[in-house]
Amino acid sequence: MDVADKATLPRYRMTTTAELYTPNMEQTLSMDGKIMTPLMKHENIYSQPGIGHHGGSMLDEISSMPIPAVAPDHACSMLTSHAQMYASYSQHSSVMCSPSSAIHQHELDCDPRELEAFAERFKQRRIKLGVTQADVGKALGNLKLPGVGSLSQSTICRFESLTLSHNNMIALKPVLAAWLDEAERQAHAHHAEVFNTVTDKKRKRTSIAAPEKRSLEAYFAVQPRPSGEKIAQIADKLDLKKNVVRVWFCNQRQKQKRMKFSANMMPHHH
DNA sequence: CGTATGCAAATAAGG
DNA sequence: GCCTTATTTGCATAC
Repeated sequence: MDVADKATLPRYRMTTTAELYTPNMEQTLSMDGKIMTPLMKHENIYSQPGIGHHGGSMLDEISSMPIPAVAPDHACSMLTSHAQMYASYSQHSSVMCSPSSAIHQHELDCDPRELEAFAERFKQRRIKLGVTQADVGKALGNLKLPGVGSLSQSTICRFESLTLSHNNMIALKPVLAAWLDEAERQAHAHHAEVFNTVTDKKRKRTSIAAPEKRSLEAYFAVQPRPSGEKIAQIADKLDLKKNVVRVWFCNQRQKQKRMKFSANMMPHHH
């Protein structure tokens, strides 16, 4: 009867048009100039540096950190990331110097080259600390940057391999930089703290089982946009949260739209 | 075991 | 409060 797992705090919010992540900034797909819609979903991907993993576990909890309060943000592009403001770069200090340096700093943040370098450095130092991607993701929640919760191993992995959108990379960079900073500080100080359990939780993802999924598809075939009441009814019947069902229908509509669109212009159709 | 990844939930933002 | 569109993530599971 209520949104039980609605505990997530406002998270980041970069958004706006996706930007391709390419060191060379290729402007693929120019088309007519307005039809880049949900089709070509996945953006960036100029993937992998090198692999090379390592074993090393050891957990260490990073936690609180003074809130930097970096400030000015003159978007070099368009993004409103909050996370971006809570940076605490390795060499703190340069932040509040002068407007020009602040802007300069920001430009660096947006530079694909810099991001790439950071990602690599990050991975290398993470491994040196003997921490896994999963550990990092979990630790981010203990680091108490406003609006920053834990992340999955997947996301950390994607950050390191640059398989996230450019904007997403830019938004996550300061957060990971802050974690790295704190992790190294604590490693050196020999203390692994864990104060606070206020750990902002990571986004949860419901897994809808195959049988339920089949039922939903059947309902969808009959009525792609059920009324709120119908949705509640279906949710009850499948023993799923109403919101889960509502979102499923929304996503299903998006998916259908994508399929229809791509099927339409695929140069194969005959 | 730790890391990639495919598929698709959950969210953000404007209506 | 729900819809759409665009995007960010996470579960599951393959390497």
